[in-house]
Amino acid sequence: MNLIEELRWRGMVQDMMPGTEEQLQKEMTTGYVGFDPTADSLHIGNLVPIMLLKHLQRAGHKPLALVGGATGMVGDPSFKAEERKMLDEETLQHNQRCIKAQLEKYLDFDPAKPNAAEMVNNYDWFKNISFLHFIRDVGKHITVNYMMAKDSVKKRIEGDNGMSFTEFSYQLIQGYDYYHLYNEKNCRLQMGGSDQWGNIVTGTEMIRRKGGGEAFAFTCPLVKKADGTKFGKSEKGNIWLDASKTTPYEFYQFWLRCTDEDAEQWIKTFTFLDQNEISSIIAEHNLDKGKYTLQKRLAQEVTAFIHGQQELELAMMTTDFLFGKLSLDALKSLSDVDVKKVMAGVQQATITKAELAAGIDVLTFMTNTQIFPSKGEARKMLQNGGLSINTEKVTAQELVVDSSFLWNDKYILVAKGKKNYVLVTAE
RNA sequence: GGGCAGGUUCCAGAGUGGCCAAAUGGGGCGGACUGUAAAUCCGCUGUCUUUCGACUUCAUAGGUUCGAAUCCUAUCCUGCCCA
Repeated sequence: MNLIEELRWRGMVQDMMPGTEEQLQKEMTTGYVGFDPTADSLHIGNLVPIMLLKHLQRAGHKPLALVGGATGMVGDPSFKAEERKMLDEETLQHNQRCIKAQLEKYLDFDPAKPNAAEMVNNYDWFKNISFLHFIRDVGKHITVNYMMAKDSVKKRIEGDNGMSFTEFSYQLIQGYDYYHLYNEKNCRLQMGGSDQWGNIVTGTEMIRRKGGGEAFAFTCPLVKKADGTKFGKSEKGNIWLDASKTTPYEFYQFWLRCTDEDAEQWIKTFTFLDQNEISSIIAEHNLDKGKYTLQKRLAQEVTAFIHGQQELELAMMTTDFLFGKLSLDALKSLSDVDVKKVMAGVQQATITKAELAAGIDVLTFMTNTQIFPSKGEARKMLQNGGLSINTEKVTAQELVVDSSFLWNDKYILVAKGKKNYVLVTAE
């Protein structure tokens, strides 16, 4: 199966330039995707481009990961409602380094291989281009009419917030990236989310007009939840690939909690399982949906890919203790070292033993441990029936928490809502 | 530079002197039901606080008034049209 066929059944092809498939059949092709250095870690929204590069490499082609040091300074306006905040250069550089380090974990950069992945940063070629030079040599080839006709731009022009020249020029910058890579790295393919189509086409157009060359591209549909809401956010915000921002347990939970509908699509998009295997998993899932066969497999595959097998196993174990058959009693029977390990992914809090010995009321307990920022909020949660300690629902705000709540002599397990656990350690 | 229309709580969007912490919808959070799903229903949703109440909000700074998101002045920002 060729790359495009593979991506097609996975539902990962939206738009494609004519001839792309033929080009990929013909020879080993270098293709690239850009990553914005908007934060110091990638998040699961970036997982799609990573998967694209991965598939490209598996199909024998050469992936280029472009970190947008230059484009990040400008900000992509495509389909956005308003201009985003500018990051200072120091932050951008820090972000670029972090992202680079992450990408290295997911692609094969072994230089011995002919299709080894490579990393490039567009800041490297933009830093030496002057403004005059750019508008003369690059801007000359693309008309404003052409640029304004893009849907991605129209939205902003017709919107309420306008669009700065800086943002408007974004597509030229991204377009020039492609032109540059076409010349320097013999890059013939650009991939990206469907929101990038406009920018990508500007690139191929530039290659055609400026150099008379031919370059290809395809885009992947943007991942959304079945209910149309944004993908990749949880209550706590973004789901990051960096374990110190989103623990492997939380990461695993994110995938486990998705709906049946989403899981069916996502297992195609975010795992490398083949078509047969996926259909049999779905079939099995449908026999007893309560077993979470589909979500579990999805969560396992993705967590293992991002965090590795060991972290996955710990995350699964944590899940078993908190939600599964293993109860609090089982957790209590673990050694201290094991408790720490198993609970590592769960939100942590501390309290002093002295405070507990004296006994404190629940609300103060919740604020002192910083589980809640204020008593008012803790009270609200309690009144809503959303608060429990050691798996027992707290019903009275007069409840006094003292040393008798400790298990293994140092832990208290607090839950806010059904899904959010906090392990309190007494010191 | 000129004319016009605007800037309201997470978002959309009401409110044009007291009844406004501010309608309604969405989103978020919590609960019931379930499968840690979906749908549905219920509660909460400025901050702090034991229902009382206190404090800070309606672009910013001043002013009028017993009292202002609402009126006045200046400033900043945005859109549209004209130059």
